[in-house]
Amino acid sequence: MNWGNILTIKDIARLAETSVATVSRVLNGDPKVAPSTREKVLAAVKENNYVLNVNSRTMRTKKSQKILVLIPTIVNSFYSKILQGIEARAEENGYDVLIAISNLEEAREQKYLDMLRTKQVDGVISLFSLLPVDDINQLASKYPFVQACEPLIGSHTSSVTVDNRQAIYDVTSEFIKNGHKRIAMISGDYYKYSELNRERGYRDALEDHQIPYDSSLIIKTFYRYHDGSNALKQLLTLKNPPTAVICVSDSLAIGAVNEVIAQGKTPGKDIAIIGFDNTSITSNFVPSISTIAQPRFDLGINAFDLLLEKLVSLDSQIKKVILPYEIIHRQSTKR
Amino acid sequence: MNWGNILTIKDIARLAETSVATVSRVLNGDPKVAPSTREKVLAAVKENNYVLNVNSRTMRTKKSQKILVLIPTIVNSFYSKILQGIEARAEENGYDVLIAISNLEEAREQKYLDMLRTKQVDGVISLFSLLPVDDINQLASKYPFVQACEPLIGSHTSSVTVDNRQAIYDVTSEFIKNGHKRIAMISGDYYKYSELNRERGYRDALEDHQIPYDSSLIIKTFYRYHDGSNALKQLLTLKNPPTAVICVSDSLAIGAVNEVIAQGKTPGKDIAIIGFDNTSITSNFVPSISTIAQPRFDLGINAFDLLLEKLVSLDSQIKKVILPYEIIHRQSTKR
DNA sequence: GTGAAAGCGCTAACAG
DNA sequence: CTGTTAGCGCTTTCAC
Repeated sequence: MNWGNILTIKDIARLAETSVATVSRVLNGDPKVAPSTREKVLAAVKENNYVLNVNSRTMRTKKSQKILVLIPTIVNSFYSKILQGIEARAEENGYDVLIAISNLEEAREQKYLDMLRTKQVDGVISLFSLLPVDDINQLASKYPFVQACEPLIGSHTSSVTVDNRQAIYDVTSEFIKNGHKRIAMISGDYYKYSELNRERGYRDALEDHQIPYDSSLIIKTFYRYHDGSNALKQLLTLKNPPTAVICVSDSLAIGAVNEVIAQGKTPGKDIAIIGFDNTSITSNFVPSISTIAQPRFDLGINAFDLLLEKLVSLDSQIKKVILPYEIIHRQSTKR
Repeated sequence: MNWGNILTIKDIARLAETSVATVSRVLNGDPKVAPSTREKVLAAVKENNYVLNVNSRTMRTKKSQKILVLIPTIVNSFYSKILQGIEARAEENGYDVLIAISNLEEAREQKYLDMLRTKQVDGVISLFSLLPVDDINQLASKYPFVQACEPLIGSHTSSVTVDNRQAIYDVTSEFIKNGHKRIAMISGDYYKYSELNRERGYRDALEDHQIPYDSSLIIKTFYRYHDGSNALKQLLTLKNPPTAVICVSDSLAIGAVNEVIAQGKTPGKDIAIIGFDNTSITSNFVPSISTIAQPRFDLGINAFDLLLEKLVSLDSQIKKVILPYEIIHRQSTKR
């Protein structure tokens, strides 16, 4: 490998005994360059391991051929496969992918989104936003911008998600059919889009099966393991405790399962527990955790494809893509 | 928020009734600008929500004020705190942090490291490298480059790590003092630096306590949960199976613990198991998993500080920083 | 097919 | 303290 001196297009022109314009043409695949000239240029490029200065090109063309993926946090392994999907398609289409972590801080999100205005990236895929929806809508009207997994409610942007409402509707209905009458939900108070849709699915299912909604059965908390434990503890103090618990994340489900065990009960047998996301730990936990799987790689694929449409034409139609999910039953829901 | 039209320094100069040079001075905090002029400029900047074109500045100064953090994969939540440490210091020092994932593919690593040559980033912190050490050394001699956690063996770069050898030496010695005579190790065959140092610590401890080394007690495998399970299964088929098992990652330890349980034995009581990294699942697993904690945030802090020294002067001294670790005993090592 | 030259938005002499 | 200007490395007319 040669991390050597940086040559400019001018140097290559001199070495290939031609002009910078021609070198630029070769570099950009312009067909109307004589084969012999092209070869000389390519030879000089190769021999000197020349790489063009992307900043200069960006400055001139106003296109960086880079996109930014904005993720809220890296702790959740949920994002890795999505990123792989995005990167796969990006690569196919000649885009580099940069990743930034907002850390759930609005100022950081702002800063990174400003990379659009300053032409450092051509588009953004946001996996979670803290900004007001009006700001996001305005941004999306001026720059290629799509949301994945957690679009802001009311946002006018292309987005790809799983059918959160239906997933929980199905799980709740299943529980009901299996005889459960007291079904609880441990939800969050952060990722509004998914949370509210999932809660909606839960309530719709109850309603459709004539089971009265009991607000003491729905707990809004954070997403850490012990939040799941605490929530379950609280649920078990009810005079009429639940026999099934739906959690909006695997971490909550794990916490809940731990608490069930701590109380000397058996997950699945005594209380059914299901999580969301199918993170790898769920199949390796003892007992294994039932969960709802999202097609993560496909979420990434679709996110990039939606962005590409915007990259090609900002006026292209806004699309809301909904992908299927899969309910996976493991020990924590088996009698 | 205003994602509005992009003005140039020239526009601001016109609006503030001054020259581009002066605007540039204000923007760069040059003290020799009349307060009144400065105010006019700042007012124009603010009113129009001006942001300067970073590409242009980079092109001119050859400094992007950005650094790249290269991580092998995002699945391991181990990296999140390190990133936070890096970002904290970077922000203090006026650097933006970009993240790229090599996915353990050499070509991708190459591509991202080329961002140094093309002046897209001023420096790189690498958390794992696949390239030959000679290439890395050469790169590091020409650009600010530091390694964290997993420096290549024989690399001539600044780096920050935990004392991997000593950590495992201590754990092994503890086990021996507690009466264990058959101590196994489940290691990997990828992250050479940490793996080899940890294996070294293991062997040194055995030697110092006059316990013969038995090669059937050390298994090299991958890092998935089930690799830990399989390794433990194999160990338990030995005529003289181990009573304590040291794993080089928490995922392996969890897999091992699962296998112990699957065989009807009790982790801690029947077989002691310890992992490495203190990822958050370890304290939330049942049984809780003993592990060795690395000061992740500090690893990040130190990584950036080392990079900054190189950023300031490429000729600055190369430093190998070693940080302390902490052995955390939980149920999986308690009798 | 090819080259000369303008210019992207900025910074840094340099001159005043 | 301030303005003029050259030029960073590239792409892109426009001529030839």
